[in-house]
Amino acid sequence: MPSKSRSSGRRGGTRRRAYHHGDLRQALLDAALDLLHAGGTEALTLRAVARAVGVSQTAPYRHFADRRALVAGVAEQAFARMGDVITSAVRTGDPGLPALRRGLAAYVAFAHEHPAEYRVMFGPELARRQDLSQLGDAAVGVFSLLHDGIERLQHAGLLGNGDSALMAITAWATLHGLVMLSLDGQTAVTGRDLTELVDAATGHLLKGMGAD
Amino acid sequence: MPSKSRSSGRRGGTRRRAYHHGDLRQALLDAALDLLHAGGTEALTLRAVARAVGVSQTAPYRHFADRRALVAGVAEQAFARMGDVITSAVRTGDPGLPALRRGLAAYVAFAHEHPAEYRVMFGPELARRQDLSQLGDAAVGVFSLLHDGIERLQHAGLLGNGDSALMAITAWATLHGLVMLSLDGQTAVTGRDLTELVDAATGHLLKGMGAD
DNA sequence: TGCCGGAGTTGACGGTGTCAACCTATCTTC
DNA sequence: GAAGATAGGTTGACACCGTCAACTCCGGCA
Repeated sequence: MPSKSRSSGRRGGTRRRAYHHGDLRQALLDAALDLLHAGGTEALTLRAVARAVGVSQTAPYRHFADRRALVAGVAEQAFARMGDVITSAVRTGDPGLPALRRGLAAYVAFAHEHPAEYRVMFGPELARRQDLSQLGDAAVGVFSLLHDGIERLQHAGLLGNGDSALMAITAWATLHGLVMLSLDGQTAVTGRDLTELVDAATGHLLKGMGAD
Repeated sequence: MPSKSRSSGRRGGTRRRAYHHGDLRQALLDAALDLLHAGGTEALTLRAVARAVGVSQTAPYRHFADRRALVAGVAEQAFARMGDVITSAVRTGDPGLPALRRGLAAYVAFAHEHPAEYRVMFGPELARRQDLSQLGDAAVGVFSLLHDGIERLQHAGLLGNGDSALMAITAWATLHGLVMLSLDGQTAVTGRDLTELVDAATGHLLKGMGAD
């Protein structure tokens, strides 16, 4: 199935409106994203998605095993978009430590600009995702950007020679925690400017990791 | 049914089973905690709680405005317990930096040993809690333990002289992120031993904050 | 004694995820 | 080109949920 690609449709006209709908799977994912933006996770109901697309309430079951699978699909595409944003932020500008900082900032910016999607990506409904291997891969993909970047900086002598995986996990956890506490409205965090917090945190981190 | 009750009831016998139930509010909170342990957040339904206590499904509305308020009550008591655990960990042993490390470790240990409660404390259902001031206070209370501890260490010359609030937030975010990623089963994190991760992270942090 | 109001109940409404049974349009095969 | 086969979609139902309105009950107060 070709699928994916938002705005797919109309390929050549040979099979416009193929089957009954064309590409219901992606249409459902798009509608789900809209609902998510409009009303958060709790508005992301299977029936509402079907309604938005104009199909019956059980039609989604031909493409997703259950509600969780639909949400996982949304999260998976969000991970992909986030990966693109980070990659392009890293590439445009000076390499080395500044590139790492741009990547970290891009991570936080994405989360801050798309809070509902970020919540879905890391929310409890998809936790313990051993049955959702595709989603796991998508998450690992984003993490690898960070891990690989740190290793490159170590080889260039710009970071200390600790366990690179431990460093990457620590950095990820710090950013993730910052984003989550901010999104959840923890008073001590929400009052602050998020970029200021990120700067301070990455400063502490990089110093602790031997970027002198 | 004498209920489970964390040993509340039986006060003097003067008003045993006062009103209709005695202390339905706390009984509901206790039952909610049991359900939470047994089946996670999604098992924590208003009707199931009422059923467990043996009252009608709308009885809880005499004590909680809605489901969210009940969940907030559970989270509030969890914050209090967590605060106690941390405080006692800090107090038993050498003061100074080791005490801070014990406190941080106790935070993670609590989360790791009571994952369902931790999820509720920071879960999305209670996010944006401006209407739940009691809960906000409980969370601030725990954060203050960290913030005050850092300030004391600064005065003792054991930590650098940066903005103590920024330091506390960074440390909190790192631990929170670590816990969350671990609980959510992020493969890069779950494979590791959590205490090893905490040691590495706090090591980087304290070094970055000028604890030489 | 009587009544008042807080505590708890009954019954209902609209919403949800999901299942079983059914229909139908398209693809495959002779 | 007719005949199945089957992926894609529909209908109707079930059990569960949060919440509301209207009620009943019972302890404390006048």
